[in-house]
Amino acid sequence: MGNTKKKRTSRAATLADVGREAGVSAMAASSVLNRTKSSSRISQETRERILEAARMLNYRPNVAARALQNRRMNNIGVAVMVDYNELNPYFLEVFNGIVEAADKHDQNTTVFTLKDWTNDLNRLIGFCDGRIDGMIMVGPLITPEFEQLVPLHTPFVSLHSNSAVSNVINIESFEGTGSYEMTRYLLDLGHKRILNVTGHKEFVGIQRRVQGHLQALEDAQIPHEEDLVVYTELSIPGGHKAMSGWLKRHRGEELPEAIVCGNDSIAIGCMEVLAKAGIRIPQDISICGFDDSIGARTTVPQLSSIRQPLRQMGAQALEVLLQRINTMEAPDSVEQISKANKLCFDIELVHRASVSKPRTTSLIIPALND
Amino acid sequence: MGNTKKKRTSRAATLADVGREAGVSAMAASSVLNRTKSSSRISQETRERILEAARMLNYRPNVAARALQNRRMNNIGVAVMVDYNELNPYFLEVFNGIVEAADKHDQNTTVFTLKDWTNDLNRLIGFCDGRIDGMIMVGPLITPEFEQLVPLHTPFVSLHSNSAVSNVINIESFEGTGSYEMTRYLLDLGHKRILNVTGHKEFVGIQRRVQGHLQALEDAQIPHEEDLVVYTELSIPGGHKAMSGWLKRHRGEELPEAIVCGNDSIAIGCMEVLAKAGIRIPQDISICGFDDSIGARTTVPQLSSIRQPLRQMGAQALEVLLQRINTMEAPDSVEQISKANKLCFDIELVHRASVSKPRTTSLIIPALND
DNA sequence: CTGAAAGCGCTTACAG
DNA sequence: CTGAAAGCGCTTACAG
Repeated sequence: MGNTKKKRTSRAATLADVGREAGVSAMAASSVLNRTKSSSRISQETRERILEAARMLNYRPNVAARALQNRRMNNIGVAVMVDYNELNPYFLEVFNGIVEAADKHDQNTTVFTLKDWTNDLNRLIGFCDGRIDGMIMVGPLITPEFEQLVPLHTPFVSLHSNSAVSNVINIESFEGTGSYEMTRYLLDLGHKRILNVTGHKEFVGIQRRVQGHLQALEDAQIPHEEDLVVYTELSIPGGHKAMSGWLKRHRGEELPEAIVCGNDSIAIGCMEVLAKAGIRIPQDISICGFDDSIGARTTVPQLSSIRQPLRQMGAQALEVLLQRINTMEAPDSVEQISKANKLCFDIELVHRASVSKPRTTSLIIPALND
Repeated sequence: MGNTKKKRTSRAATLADVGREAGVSAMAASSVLNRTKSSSRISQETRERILEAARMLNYRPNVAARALQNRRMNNIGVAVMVDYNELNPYFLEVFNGIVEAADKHDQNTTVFTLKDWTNDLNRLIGFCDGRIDGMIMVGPLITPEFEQLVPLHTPFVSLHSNSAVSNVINIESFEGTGSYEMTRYLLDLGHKRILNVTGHKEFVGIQRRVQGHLQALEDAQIPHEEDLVVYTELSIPGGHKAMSGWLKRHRGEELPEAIVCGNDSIAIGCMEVLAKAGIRIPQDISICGFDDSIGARTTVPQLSSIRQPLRQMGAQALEVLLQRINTMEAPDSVEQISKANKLCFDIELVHRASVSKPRTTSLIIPALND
């Protein structure tokens, strides 16, 4: 019991240790172990001795020391807002792409979760203290304040940003086109009254989607109808709230024939409410999501959706960021990078069972019991 | 165009800069800005000058330098294996808990994705080079090799590990009890033939779940039946494969009355196959998952499941790891921490619409057309 | 109350 | 081909 206890050797071996062991300087060890260009400068025999010593001591370069010297952490920040305290499937998909690309370039990724883009702005800026070489913002809500605070020494790239900021490259998709085509497709099937349950207006992406939707209606000469576009949070509870609210407001009226949603989570929330109300999908009403995230494939019926290549987009965000990091000194690198890379991705309609031809009989919205 | 171009000021302000600006030493700036205990040693007036200078220069401590000095990165590694190149909902849930707890302690988290626990063992060990202060392994498959390679200077904690390793604290749940209770519940409803589609045998957790399941059958004196426990990957495709394979092998026989699955993803995969085969849930067959991850709530019908408090478990993994990091020097800290903390969590049955009483009529397994 | 010095572990010129 | 020196930005004793 209370005897002498061996202290765990908690100190990792350093270059100096390796050098001592091999009978050379730390510097020599450095040039052998950390494969600088001048690797031929050390004689074969010394080289072997050093490698052997490193193996024996289980040497690993200390990244903090290296980072201090190189001004490079090989670590990329990923900032995301958490709704309802949960990272969502949209983020998971994007993050998959980021991580995959980061691995390829031997970069680490550190996730920073924010409660709120505006209030946590200072926190976000605070992360630019050398721990990361660059930051990817996923779905940020950028305020004018941001532009003044963003530090020059850490490049930022965003995904689905709400607004264009000079010096921040944004990756996005042709959301408007996607929305247009989905609504167009529904109209072609014979649908006439289409409800749009979407995200909050501040997001440029949402504005584009609504725009695309309305344009399709206009082109088909469908008159605009009051309260047929509803704004809510891009989440299951958001869809839930919006759908039940809408049904209550329009009780006793004719049910629309189709619903297009701002994302899959909203669609799932709507589906839950419809199921409870005894309204069948797609027999009574068609519904489609946006993103084609994992959730779209696990609903029954499976959800038609508008696919953004989120994974590729995440990967591209990382690639572009890395280019910026590597060319930090060049003042016009932003424009060059913008020109040389794909920054806006094509979307694609994904057809599943939640959409069919419109019902042929009238259906009056029943009272909800919750 | 080709004129002189201003170089972006890419160097962040240092303590020396702040000191110079305020007319004091870097050291004085350090003690004011980085609130060491001896903060009262600086006069109020100097203090203000320093703070003002720091604000002006937008000073932020450089974490690399600090880490080098403190031997502390304030960064926690999270290692996870990616199946099918995708992070899964189980991980997302655990990660939510880890991130939340990490935020509370001002720690960052860096995700390391592995293709394979065995082959990537060296990579995993390689991450212990000072960039993280400790590592959480999520669902690792630990080989004997691991014990020899794991570095002493970086503490490890695991979640749902396959085997106990001295020096690695493992967080787990009473999975066996959970399985026992779910099967028991099905038996009480009147089910007799229950198919078990679960994960691979190497995982201790899977062994426990199967054990619990079989024990419940034995206690109810249900005779063991051949091929009623099937092992597959813990993923949607895994469930897909296992279910369609099983139905083909047993075509023309009586369909079991219920299915218990190794996790929710497997259950979702099974549901897809059953839906295609025209077998209704829960009228024709009941099914339940394990984990109660997000996926369980987005299926229709919603999936009954066995809830492990994944988020809490993730948070606890971080807390325990942090304790270990903070008490690295004490040789018996592992035992102390193990005693002082909750390491095995209770589970809870979650009842949803995918389970009901067994069907009263015979149902012969049809041919599948895929 | 304040500062000069040394050192964390690495790399990058500069000498030999 | 190899090494001594300086420095990355911070902190921690140690002097005054």
